[in-house]
Amino acid sequence: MTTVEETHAEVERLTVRPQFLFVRGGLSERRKSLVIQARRRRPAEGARPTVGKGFTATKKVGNAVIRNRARRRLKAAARELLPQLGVPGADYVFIARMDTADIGWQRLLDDMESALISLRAALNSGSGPA
RNA sequence: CCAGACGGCCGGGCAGUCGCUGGUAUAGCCGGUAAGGCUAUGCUGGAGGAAAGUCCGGGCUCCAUGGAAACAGGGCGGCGGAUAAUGUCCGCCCGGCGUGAGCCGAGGGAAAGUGCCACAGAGAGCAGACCGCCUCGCCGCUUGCGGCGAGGUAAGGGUGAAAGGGUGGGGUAAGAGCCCACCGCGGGGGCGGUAACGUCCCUGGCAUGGUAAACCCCGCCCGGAGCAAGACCGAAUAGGGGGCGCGCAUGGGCCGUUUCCAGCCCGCGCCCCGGGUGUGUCGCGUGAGGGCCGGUGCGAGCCGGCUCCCAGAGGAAUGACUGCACAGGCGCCGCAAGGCGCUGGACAGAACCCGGCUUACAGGCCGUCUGGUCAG
Repeated sequence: MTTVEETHAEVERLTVRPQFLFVRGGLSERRKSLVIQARRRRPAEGARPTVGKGFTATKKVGNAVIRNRARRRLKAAARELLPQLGVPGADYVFIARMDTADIGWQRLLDDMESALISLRAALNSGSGPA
């Protein structure tokens, strides 16, 4: 529980394509309702380590309305979970799947929590960016 | 009340918690007491009727020196009107469908030319005797009828998408626009209408198959590219732009092609400006704008007055979750009114902006009209 307290890091938004491509080269966890990719950044000198987040939904998920809804639900869920479960100094990319827009809200939270915990264990076990 | 036609409108509501983004106010911090930026809090704005497909028409921006004609290419096509403009809309005409309200029409030209029309059929665009019908001759034979031969005939059968005007009568050996009436068609004229067209009269003779979203002919319209347009900031070279001086052609260039007219440019030297990509800023919302009222027009609209400011993101805000009502659907109970449970709210997300078209769409509301039925 003490680790939860100390990982209350600031969260930043990923905005440009190279950041997404960087994260794609890292770790990946897949659940029924979403896929999360994560990769530890090269630490910036002197600055406080932050958590990066980005969201994406491909055309496979559905039309524009479905994609927007899926991305917004991911954003809402990540806003609740990432400050506690995110590893400072790492970037996360949340990818929508077919069920993201329709699945029950609690199930979506459970999937994301489980995936984030797995990723935190993997990132902290020393297997850094390839 | 049932069935139907047309037009218009809505297309989820309210509340709470936590968030996003534009504007604005205040406070704090960073910065050079700057330009400006960041954070917090309050107030306030925040998707659609189709935001969609990107199919038409414009605005706006850049490129092209301006004008005229012809050609090429593309589009449009009854007539009149509306409009910034249209292939849109309104009114009307004509044709077709429907008992009707209404609906549908790519609706100029097929006696300028070319092409195509399979199969079937005797014959398919300078038509055509297969069966049939009729006359004559010869033969058989009981009148009749049958066979063979010569000829006439487009009324009937049959084929076909289409058989060379249609219906009726006269006529004839049988028939035929051969003749006549009406309809259709061509030509001319009168009247009504802005016109498409309607109507009436005279006349001709039957001379005219379909296809022009086939080529084509006729009339009208049309530069190209698009907000990733384009502008600003921006470090070095080149291309490029400007200024000054010198030179200057009979040649060449100036955005679909050609011709004509007018105009401009070309080479060298010096000086100055300037800058590919990316980031940031602008373009970026006061507009052919919305609402209400009045006038005008059959209508699409137009004119006038008052009033409002009403999304501006940029890996892309407008959301997530919860609760309560309310439509709708299904099941059960009940004679019924109704009750209970489950389910459950479509199509779909602005990306420079407007006017249209087309396509998708759960459910609901309003108005006008038509046909039927009942009552009066």
